[in-house]
Amino acid sequence: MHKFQIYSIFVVGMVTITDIAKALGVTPSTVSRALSGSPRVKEETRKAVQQAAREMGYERNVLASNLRRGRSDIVGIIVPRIYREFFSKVIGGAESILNAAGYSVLICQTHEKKDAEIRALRTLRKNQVAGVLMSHSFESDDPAPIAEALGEGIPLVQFDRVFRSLPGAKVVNDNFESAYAATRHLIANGYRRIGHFAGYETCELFVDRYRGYCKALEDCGMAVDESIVFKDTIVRETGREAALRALDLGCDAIYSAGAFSALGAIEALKEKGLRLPEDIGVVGTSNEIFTEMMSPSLTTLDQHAYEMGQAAAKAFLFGSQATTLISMELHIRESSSRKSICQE
Amino acid sequence: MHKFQIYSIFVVGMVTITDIAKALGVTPSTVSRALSGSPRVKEETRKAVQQAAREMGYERNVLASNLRRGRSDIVGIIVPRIYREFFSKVIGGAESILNAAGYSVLICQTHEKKDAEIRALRTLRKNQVAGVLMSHSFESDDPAPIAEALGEGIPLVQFDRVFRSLPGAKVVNDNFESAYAATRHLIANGYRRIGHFAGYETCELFVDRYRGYCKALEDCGMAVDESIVFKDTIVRETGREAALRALDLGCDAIYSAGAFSALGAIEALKEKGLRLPEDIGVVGTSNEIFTEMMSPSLTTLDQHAYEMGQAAAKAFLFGSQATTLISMELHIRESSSRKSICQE
DNA sequence: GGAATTTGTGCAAACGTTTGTATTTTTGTG
DNA sequence: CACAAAAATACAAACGTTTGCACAAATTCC
Repeated sequence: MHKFQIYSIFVVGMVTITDIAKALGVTPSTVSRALSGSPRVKEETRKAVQQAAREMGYERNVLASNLRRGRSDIVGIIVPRIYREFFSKVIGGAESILNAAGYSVLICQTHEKKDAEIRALRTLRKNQVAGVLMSHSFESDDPAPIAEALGEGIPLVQFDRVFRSLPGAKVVNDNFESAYAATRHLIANGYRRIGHFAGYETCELFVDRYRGYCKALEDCGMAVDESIVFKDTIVRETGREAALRALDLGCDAIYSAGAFSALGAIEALKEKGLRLPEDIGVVGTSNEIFTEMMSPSLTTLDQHAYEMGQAAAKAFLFGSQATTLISMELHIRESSSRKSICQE
Repeated sequence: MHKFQIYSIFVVGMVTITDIAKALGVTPSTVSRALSGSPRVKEETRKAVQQAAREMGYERNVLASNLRRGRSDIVGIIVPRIYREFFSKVIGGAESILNAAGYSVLICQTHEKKDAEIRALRTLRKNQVAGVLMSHSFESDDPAPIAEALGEGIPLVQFDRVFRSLPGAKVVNDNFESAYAATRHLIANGYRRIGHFAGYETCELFVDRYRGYCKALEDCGMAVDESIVFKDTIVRETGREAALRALDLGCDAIYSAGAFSALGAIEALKEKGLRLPEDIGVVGTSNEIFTEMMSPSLTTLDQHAYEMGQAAAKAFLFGSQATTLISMELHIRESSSRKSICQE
């Protein structure tokens, strides 16, 4: 004969801790503590509660729990666009870590719009999420509204596109080193007048890539020519236009800070009748799936998106405030593989 | 001098309706009704409450609201993979409608796994979402666990991949008609032995595509040859293998129920030295971005994913129980555009 | 064997909102 | 002006959980 006896397991509606308490002849507080693993209940009681909960089909009402605790077990992830290979892989990486740690993931996309971003932050704050992982939109150039919309008390982890001035953890690629390596690769393949498709100046990662590009040229004794550095050249269409101008300006290679602009460039160059990599070489950044499929396949820097997502999730879990660097990897494909003329 | 006078607007912590009530000398219930648009408050009172709320920086505590109302303003969307162009567009379409209607969207991906799917459904139910839009994973072949995990009381809208036997609204493509049209297109381009890459038999949409393919052949006086119908051929790798077998079996064209399997087929065929569309024609389903970029570009059926998402969201909002049909559109590209021999 | 400590439960007050019912105030009618 | 009806507001009880504090029982200590 046990001390705890279940008197009745029939309950109308959802089973609550109060029902369990009544059934066992204890109080709701004891049930709550037993189920949440508090050390303040006897092991025997915990067992009885757990069994009763199982038998009665209890499920914790997370809404009530959240209200009382003032926070939920949801982590928000804000990205510009979910279908970008890069972001979807980051999300996948973050999910794998967060789910294992008992969190659910709420995904929001901003479509690169500032106001959608603010709305997403507000929604997350109102739902009192446990934390936010975010990569800001291109449109937002000011960290202040972000900090305001998120409010205090919710940890923010920024990844890829970060505002240095916001507090909290950051996870970014080694943009400087990788751009350096990509440019050196072009030089090693004998290209001599290398243009650059740069991104937005408000976005640190693009500035770092630009700097890496400059450093590589300088280290090889080449001068940086600002006339063949094309700003804000990230999407397919601007890539097409810039490629044609680069051609007019005598370029024999392009290092693009984006993948879609590199795609546009290759399309435009092919239409002009140029052969890649013989006549002109192209290297892009961000390893979208199409970079491998297109013809010629595109040499790119792989961002290790999955690892970035994992790193961001871990930074949240451990409450880190540090900046993590994820290295990129150069995938050498057809678009830049000319016989090496200038061996290093 | 107004009737309502704000006595104090200084509050520690978050502002609640009780604070507003105190400030105005009314009760929380009146404030609640005023803010939620109940007709049972005087217009003058409503104005005063709204102004006070604004001035005091009030924000409704959605957790408390959800607990009391027993549901939230979140709609869950469950998809196999967010980075699939198709699903991300569906999500985009659903988002546009749901956000406008005051809902937030919680996205979950199952990675085609049954247990991840069940976990997602449980999480959503526990958070008492207002509804769920879902496209089930390939792995799940039984609707019963889905119904059980979601429980009762949460409306379910299925899209694309649906279980006919589950109650609730469904939004699907006109798979039969479109497969028919795609196959007729190949016939019209002079192809005479057309193989089919079919999907999983547990998934209705693939069965419908198969039936459309058969009907087209029959209508043109061609017999269906089961030896050139390749089951479970949906991913890139199986597409490669099936293409080689199809070739051995004398096929001069393939209608694939997937896009990635069509991609694999084209890769394999090109490696074999075949010319497309001259030697062999290929049509795929699902308009992924790479279908347009590859060489030769792939003729596909565009699923109008965005519209499907919008339709699913509307079905939820209006509480529909009907099945909506979204038509697919044949995008004719290089992979099947042989000079027409047999004009219709 | 009594005092001090530890251990396990109970009590009750939150968390902030919503809502059925009761009560007051206002309006309308003869 | 009295009285009924309607309109506006107040009251109070939820929703289900968590948690500080109090209290009893069991254990330890000298």
